[in-house]
Amino acid sequence: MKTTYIGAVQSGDHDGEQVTLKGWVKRSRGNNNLRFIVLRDSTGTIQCVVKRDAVGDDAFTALSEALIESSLELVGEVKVDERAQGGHEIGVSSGQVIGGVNPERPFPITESAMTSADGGETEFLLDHRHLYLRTSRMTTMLQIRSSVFGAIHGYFRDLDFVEYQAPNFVAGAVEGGSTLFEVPYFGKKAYLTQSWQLYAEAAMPALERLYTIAPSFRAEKSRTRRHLTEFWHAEMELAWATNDEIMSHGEGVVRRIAKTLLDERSDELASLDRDLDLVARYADNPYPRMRYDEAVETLQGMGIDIEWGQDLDYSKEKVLTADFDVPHFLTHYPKVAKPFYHRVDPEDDAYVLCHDLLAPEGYGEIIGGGERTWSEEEILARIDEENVPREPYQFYIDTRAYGGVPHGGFGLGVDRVVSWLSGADHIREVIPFPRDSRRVTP
RNA sequence: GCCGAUUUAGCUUAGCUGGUGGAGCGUGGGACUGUUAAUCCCAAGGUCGUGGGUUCGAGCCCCACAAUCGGCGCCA
Repeated sequence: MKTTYIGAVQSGDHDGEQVTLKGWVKRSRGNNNLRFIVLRDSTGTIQCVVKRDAVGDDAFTALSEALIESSLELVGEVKVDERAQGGHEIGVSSGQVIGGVNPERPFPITESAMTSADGGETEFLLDHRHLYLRTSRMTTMLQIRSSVFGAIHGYFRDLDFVEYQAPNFVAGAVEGGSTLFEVPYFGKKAYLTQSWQLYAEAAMPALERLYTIAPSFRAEKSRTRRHLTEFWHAEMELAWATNDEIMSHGEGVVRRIAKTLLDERSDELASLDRDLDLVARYADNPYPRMRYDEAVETLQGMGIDIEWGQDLDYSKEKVLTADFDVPHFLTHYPKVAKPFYHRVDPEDDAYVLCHDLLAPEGYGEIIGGGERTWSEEEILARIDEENVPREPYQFYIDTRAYGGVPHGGFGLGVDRVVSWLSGADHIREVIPFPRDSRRVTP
């Protein structure tokens, strides 16, 4: 294994010491007697100075011929030097190529491919995703992503939620059936899960507080910067909870994520030109709550063509959130716009007790949740009312027959949150191997 | 599914009113003892997405198809 990381060297932890560095060539330039190799590892980059006099002819030739992304092991002294980026460089005394690169097949991700992408994603970069991952932009995104996942786990575990796993092969839909991925299953049909929710509700009477982070699959032919067919879904379910209490947790976990990124990934966010003041605003301020009716009135006041009872599509969301400086909850949607598992508002049965959390800056919906229809009579009535077949949901109905209690939960689109908080142009930028309706490779 | 756009070297692209396709990066060769996306000189690398059509002549005009990108519906 290796014991010295470039980040530590650049931090000044090894000044004057003899170190062994292991990494990959990011850039290389020089002449017949002197060569500058910018070495990269997972923690940073550093300039390594190779002199023919110091390492001998054979090593000098081998190191000089190492193309971009060759892996090297270099031994040398750490020197403080203002001429080097980062303020430190390595005076190489010996070194070798560990894994070379064939000049006939040089590393395909060139400077031109990177700069023209400019945050967007070209077909070429998507086709070479396995190699694009090691560029600084993708590495940074993956580090930010890791902190987001960690923050979600931290939020729920601090509150004694139990992490709980649902199956990924399922027999029925949560959302509309048209977006299910069908898979052959020993002569029968199965589907890839769209949500952990129905199976979480089965465990709710056992665990009371539960959460997960798991992939969900939706066969939507959506071609937008907010959609993937396979996305990471953070979901929670809480017994005895009201819509307001569920929203408080939604706000809590999103603010925790923003705070964690400021604590752990400020440098990475800054390297992506993300405005840290914006992220701080999302961490420090409460998220207002607005009823659906108020949103519709606001939109109508702006001259937008919308009728009561319509769901709010992205074009409406975009207009509505344009003036928001923090995420806003939208609550109490009309019953006709939502599926059967949303609980009808006892105070007015035209509405359901639900909420969406809309992120600002045009990123749109990041959370959907609410109270569940919890009594057996009501769930049967709602299923029949929407002409949903009872049979695939019998296990779900059963859970209401034995001591049903008020409860609720939400689902958070983790990739969408990463995309929003990192300021990405496209959700594809924040997941290592994005899947959409036209791409399952590499 | 609908709407719009794009397709020229490994990558990124220029290409005029239709008249023998240029460049940068990368790769190979050469020069240079402190470079910062090093610089300078040289070389190789193209059936211009595919198939038709118009024309004396098509990268450019027309038709079809394909792939890709962007947007929308749907949603997290």
